[in-house]
Amino acid sequence: MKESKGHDWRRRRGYHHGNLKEVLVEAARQLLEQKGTEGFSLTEAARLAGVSAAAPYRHFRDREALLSEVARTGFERFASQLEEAWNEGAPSPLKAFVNVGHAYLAFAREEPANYSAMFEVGISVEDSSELKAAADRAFGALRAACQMVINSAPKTATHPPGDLMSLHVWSMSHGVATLFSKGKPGCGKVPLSSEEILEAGILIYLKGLGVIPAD
Amino acid sequence: MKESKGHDWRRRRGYHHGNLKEVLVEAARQLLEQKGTEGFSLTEAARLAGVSAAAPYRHFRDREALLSEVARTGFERFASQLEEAWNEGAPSPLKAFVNVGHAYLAFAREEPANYSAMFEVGISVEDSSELKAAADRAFGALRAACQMVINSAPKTATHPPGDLMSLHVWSMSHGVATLFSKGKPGCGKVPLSSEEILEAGILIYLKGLGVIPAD
DNA sequence: TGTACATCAGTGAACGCGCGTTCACTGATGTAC
DNA sequence: TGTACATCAGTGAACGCGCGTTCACTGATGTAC
Repeated sequence: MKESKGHDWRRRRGYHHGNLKEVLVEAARQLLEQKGTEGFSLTEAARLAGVSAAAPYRHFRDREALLSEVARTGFERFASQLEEAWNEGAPSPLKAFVNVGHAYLAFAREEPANYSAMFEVGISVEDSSELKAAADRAFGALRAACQMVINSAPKTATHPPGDLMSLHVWSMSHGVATLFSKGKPGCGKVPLSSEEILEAGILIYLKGLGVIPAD
Repeated sequence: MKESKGHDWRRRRGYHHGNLKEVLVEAARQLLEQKGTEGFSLTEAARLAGVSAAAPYRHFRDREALLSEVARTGFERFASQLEEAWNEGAPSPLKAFVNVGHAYLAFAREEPANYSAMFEVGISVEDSSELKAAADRAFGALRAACQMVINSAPKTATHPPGDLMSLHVWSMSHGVATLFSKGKPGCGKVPLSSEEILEAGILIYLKGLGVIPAD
């Protein structure tokens, strides 16, 4: 009873610290969020996790490997959330598509640390095949949604390759997310939320494709 | 004759180093381009400019002030190039508009250091009113172009506020520029240039607005 | 169940480094008379 | 034109700092018998 705290801790986390790897990734995310890309340091991440500055080297080759892992897990979550929002195109491809857009912005807003680790930090996707796989999964979700929207369109519409459409949607989403989310430069004067901006833009784009009627 | 080099140097640059301020800004740009946001240091910029590490403090309050000046001059050049491309809407608003898009991407590609100093480095536009003014000038050019394109459209078209349209165009341009320019992650597999992607996207968007006919 | 050993995930001290910034200084330049 | 002085834009040495990384180490955990 008197050592229950120590016991629980050991039980939950296994021997030694236990899940230090995950704790470090989470700590890195937190620092990235607070201090931005530049302020991040391995030493401080270790401090935040409650271990010595040398401990991370049991789990990561170096500083960049930690950041890469943050990006990878970020892409995994991103992909999951996009897939969930898409929901196989239910209730309707168009409805689901708008949901994907919202999910995109929600992720960028709620996990800015992940988002910037994924896109802004100078980590090449080529560095790790696992990172690349995670990124591909996220883009694949977006692409599948685009393709289905195209396929569900009336035949009169011009059908661009789904690839191209997904690049456009991705670009606009990324642009809106980075330019207008959460106190970015020049966003003060805009009286619209990023969701409103993106949704309006996507709808105009879809009209241009002919997949929804010009009103 | 024998001291001509020294003389020329002094003549061109005035007393002392002369235009150290501008040289430092240029050096910073170069470093930013080579090493990215993270690798940049004031000390190294001074070294590259050929002066001591203390010299920059005669011209800039601190490190951030230098970066801010890089961003400001970047916005000025950016604005100039957008305005030039727009060319008052000649030869036709649509043609000119496409030119603006190309100018946007050209700037991002040819001056990546400037571009990232302007958008990616964590410098708030609010920090300096001059920075803000320069940024506003650039956005203003884009906005004016959008407004004129809208005005030149057939009356049948829905007319969104020019503000909204410029946000969309800006977002898509920024997204394309940062995602697909020059060796960015995930761009390898795309067989299209960023210009092609952006132009196609903008055309579809304009069709959606009804300012050009759906083909 | 108990013991011997291997492995594993931590520690803490140390390193060399480059950074941002300050300081007193100095020599070149500009200015008043 | 010449001289005296103020200003200005550099220098170079120094500072304290936190960083990434390494190393020999140690104590907890897992495993074989």
